[in-house]
Amino acid sequence: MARILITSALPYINGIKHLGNLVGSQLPSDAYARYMRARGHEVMFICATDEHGTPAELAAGKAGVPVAEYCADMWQVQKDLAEGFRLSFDFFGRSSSKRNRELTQHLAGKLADAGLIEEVSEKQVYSRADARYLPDRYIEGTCPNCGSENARGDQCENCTKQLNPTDLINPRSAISGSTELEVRETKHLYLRQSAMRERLDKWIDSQKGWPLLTTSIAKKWLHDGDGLRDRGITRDLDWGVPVKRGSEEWPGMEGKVFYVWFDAPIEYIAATAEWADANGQDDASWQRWWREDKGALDVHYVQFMGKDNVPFHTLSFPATLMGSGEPWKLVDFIKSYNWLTYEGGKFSTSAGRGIFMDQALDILPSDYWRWWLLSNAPESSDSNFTWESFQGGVNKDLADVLGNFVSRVTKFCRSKFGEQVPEGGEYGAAEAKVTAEIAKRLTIYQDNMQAIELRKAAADLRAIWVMGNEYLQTAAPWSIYKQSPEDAAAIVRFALNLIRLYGVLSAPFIPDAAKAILTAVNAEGAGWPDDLDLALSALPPGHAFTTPDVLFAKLSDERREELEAQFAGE
RNA sequence: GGGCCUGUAGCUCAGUUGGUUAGAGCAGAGCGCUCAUAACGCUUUUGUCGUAGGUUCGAGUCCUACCGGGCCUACCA
Repeated sequence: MARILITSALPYINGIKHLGNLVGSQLPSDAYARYMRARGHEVMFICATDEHGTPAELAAGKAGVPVAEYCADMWQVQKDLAEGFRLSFDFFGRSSSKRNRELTQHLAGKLADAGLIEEVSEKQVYSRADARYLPDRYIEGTCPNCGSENARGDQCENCTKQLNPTDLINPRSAISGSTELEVRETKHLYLRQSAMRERLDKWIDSQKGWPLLTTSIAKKWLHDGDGLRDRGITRDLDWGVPVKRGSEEWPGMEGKVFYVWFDAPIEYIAATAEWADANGQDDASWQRWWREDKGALDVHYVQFMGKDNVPFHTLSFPATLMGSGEPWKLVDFIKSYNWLTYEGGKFSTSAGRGIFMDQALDILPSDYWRWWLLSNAPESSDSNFTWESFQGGVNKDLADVLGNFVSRVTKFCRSKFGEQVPEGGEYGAAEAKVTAEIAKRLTIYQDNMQAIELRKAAADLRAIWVMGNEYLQTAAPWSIYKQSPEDAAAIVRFALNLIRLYGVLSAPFIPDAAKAILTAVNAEGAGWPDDLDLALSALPPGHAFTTPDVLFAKLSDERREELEAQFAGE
């Protein structure tokens, strides 16, 4: 039994996430967490909302509520949606928590002690109308290069040229449209990542088997141009972790906060402390996951994220932890995902394009989404959501292959033997053959789950479901019954045990259906089939069951067309 | 501009360190079964593995060039 720490990238607070966000971190991390728990490992699975930064302030302003209130509300919304998708976090925290504030300030202090923080004076654009400093991207104007009038301060979207805000002609605030902008001198703290480049480089090199996507992005940042650059870790904002050096004031930094990207990953740790607090546990209970001097040496730590998050998780956050000089647990494996596209285009929060988590749950139960998203996860490249593919996938895999198998077995049994596992006959060569085939495929399934190749694992799981139908077709208990009810009984008994097995194996992907299956066969506590022969005779003759309702109703063509039209976008 | 990834059956993808007749699911065709959500099972068609060269006894797998698709490029998170 191992101890496995799992974190999912923190969803940003400013609204409900779409399915692309979901499949990029939370969903795969949940499947992995569920699998590892099922295998008997001790798991700590952490997520939280990422609440700081300009977009949160603006979203709150738009909603007409104070930002703290806005975040509290949205945290609840996101937490409820996470539960709706059956994301089994041990704790769902908030980056605005007291724990994170203190830990962020603490780590900044340690980094300063280690000489890894530098004060830099720089010029920032201030908008008087908005009464705030504007991030580059919130300044718009005319592109000096191509003349587009909607260029942003960081880049012109029309000609893709990189810009500085001061390059723009007729700059204006993207928030208010105000042209009352001025350049002000302001001081900020920089994390001296450049000083840790070699250490980070060696650390990355020492990692075995990381996805290509992960290491190639990290290497690019480490070696591009002059190499890893220092990074500003403070901002002139109201909403965030106030800049302090440990518990002390930081002279010159009054009124400033840490940059969200500095405090957000720290929340992985802080949220584990929040978990301890919420459960009345002491500090040692969370430190044993995070401090190598306090028991975390044997922890295996896996992070899940979209590819946009990779630089922060491979470089900035490790630099923060390493640089602190304290023995914090560093990540052991980073699983990164590509994008999910929607009908060939981008999911877009701002344009409202695609399917959002709340809408998805209004349409169909979470298992449908979980199955399609995980079995089509963008693991090796971007993948594309289409309603046609979704309909085909869930109807075929869930309704026909799995759902119908459960249905045909339980209904046949009920009509011939009643709602209990029938007695009589014995397993023979056919059952031994199927058991051997399943054992073989189960090993592959387990290997793929272990390696977090979820798309492949889903295919393995499906193949194991198919074996049930193949078996039934060959064994044909409906024919055998006419000559020998005893022999038919053995077949049905074996098939009912297959159903129980499927309930156990399917739980990481479709937890609700898995539970419904196990409840139907009256085997809620069923554990992982470490011994397959044993597992396939776990339900003894006479064991009562109930014939379940249709596990997965099909998505009709009419309904699919309706949904396609509904989500066609504006 | 620079860097990275990618192009394999109609569709979505798998193809270990280069090694005999290139695989899966879906879709299509045929047959079978009738327990079941008209579900299931079996059989089966289709590929110049983006293009052109090169290395090799041998390349989907390595190299080069070109063509197509995508991503990143550090102040959105």
